[in-house]
Amino acid sequence: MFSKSCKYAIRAVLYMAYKTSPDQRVGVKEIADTLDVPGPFLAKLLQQLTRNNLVSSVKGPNGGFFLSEKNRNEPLRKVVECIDGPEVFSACILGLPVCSSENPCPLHTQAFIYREGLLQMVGKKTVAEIAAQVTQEGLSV
Amino acid sequence: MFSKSCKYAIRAVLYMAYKTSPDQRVGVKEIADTLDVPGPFLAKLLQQLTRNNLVSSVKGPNGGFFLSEKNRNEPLRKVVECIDGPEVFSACILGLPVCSSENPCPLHTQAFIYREGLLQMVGKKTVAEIAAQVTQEGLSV
DNA sequence: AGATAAAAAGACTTTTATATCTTTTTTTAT
DNA sequence: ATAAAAAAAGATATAAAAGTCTTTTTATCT
Ligand code: SF4
Ligand code: SF4
Repeated sequence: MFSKSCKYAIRAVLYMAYKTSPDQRVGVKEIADTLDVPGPFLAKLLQQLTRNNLVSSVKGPNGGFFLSEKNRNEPLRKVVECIDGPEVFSACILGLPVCSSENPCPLHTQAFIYREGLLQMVGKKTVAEIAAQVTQEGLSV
Repeated sequence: MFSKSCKYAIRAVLYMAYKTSPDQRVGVKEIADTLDVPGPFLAKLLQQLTRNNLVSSVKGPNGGFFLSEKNRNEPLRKVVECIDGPEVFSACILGLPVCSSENPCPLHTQAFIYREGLLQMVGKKTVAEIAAQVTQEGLSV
């Protein structure tokens, strides 16, 4: 479903959601080490998210990445679409060129329902909400 | 979710399900042309499926690929797992190393349901059943 | 038996995704 | 002002996926 890049990005953002604030920044290295993800690669992803205003950063000593109030209230979907592109949730599961109700693919009924379910979830819940669930339920990124 | 290879394979098998029988074979070229898929590449996939007894073939003049009675009664899941490996349905959606109920990932609840639903479907329904749905409902591969 | 048609197998190429390395810019602390 | 720390940007490298091409084998038909 999601690319490796996207998985890294989701995890990093959720991690930042409960680890950072505008004056509690964290460096790429710490995130990468914690999540056990390639550092320079994650840096790229975070930069991309920063350019799209889904993550914030400050340079220089004591700088680092963090989530602003605005950042944490974005639906997680934006992070996903920023990395994997807006097609992730609309692309056909069977790779057919067009998905229409008139000409749907063989797996239509079931595949559609479940993908739609995932979309609903990341589209509705914000980064902060999902991160809250994580800490409350003792889950781990 | 599925690799391109897997999508090609699913479509090819469903196509064969209503186009072929032990004495109605079809060549790679016809399948590839109909599905608009790269021929030599599809050939590889069909060969792999054949080696795993999910598709049947005969060589020589008037030879080609087809589905035996046994082939069409396999759950579609086997085709998927033959191409994408058995991990497709067990691998973590977020790429975490281990997925356990004690230590589940942030998207656990919803993501799990989504994937489980898809698994149920391709695990229960046979190739023939799904193909029948296709023709009945006027869907297209 | 010989010719032929098709799959099977293997080698190879291209493209895309993933990962690393190097240099530059910006900010903060001294 | 200067030094240092960190992100930003760009270039490069590696690996995996997708696609192509060539040769070999096998079945069928005449
Ligand atoms: S509903 Fe069916 S046709 Fe549409 S994108 Fe999903 S799998 Fe493809
Ligand atoms: S349930 Fe959660 S932890 Fe388990 S595989 Fe799915 S996404 Fe990963």
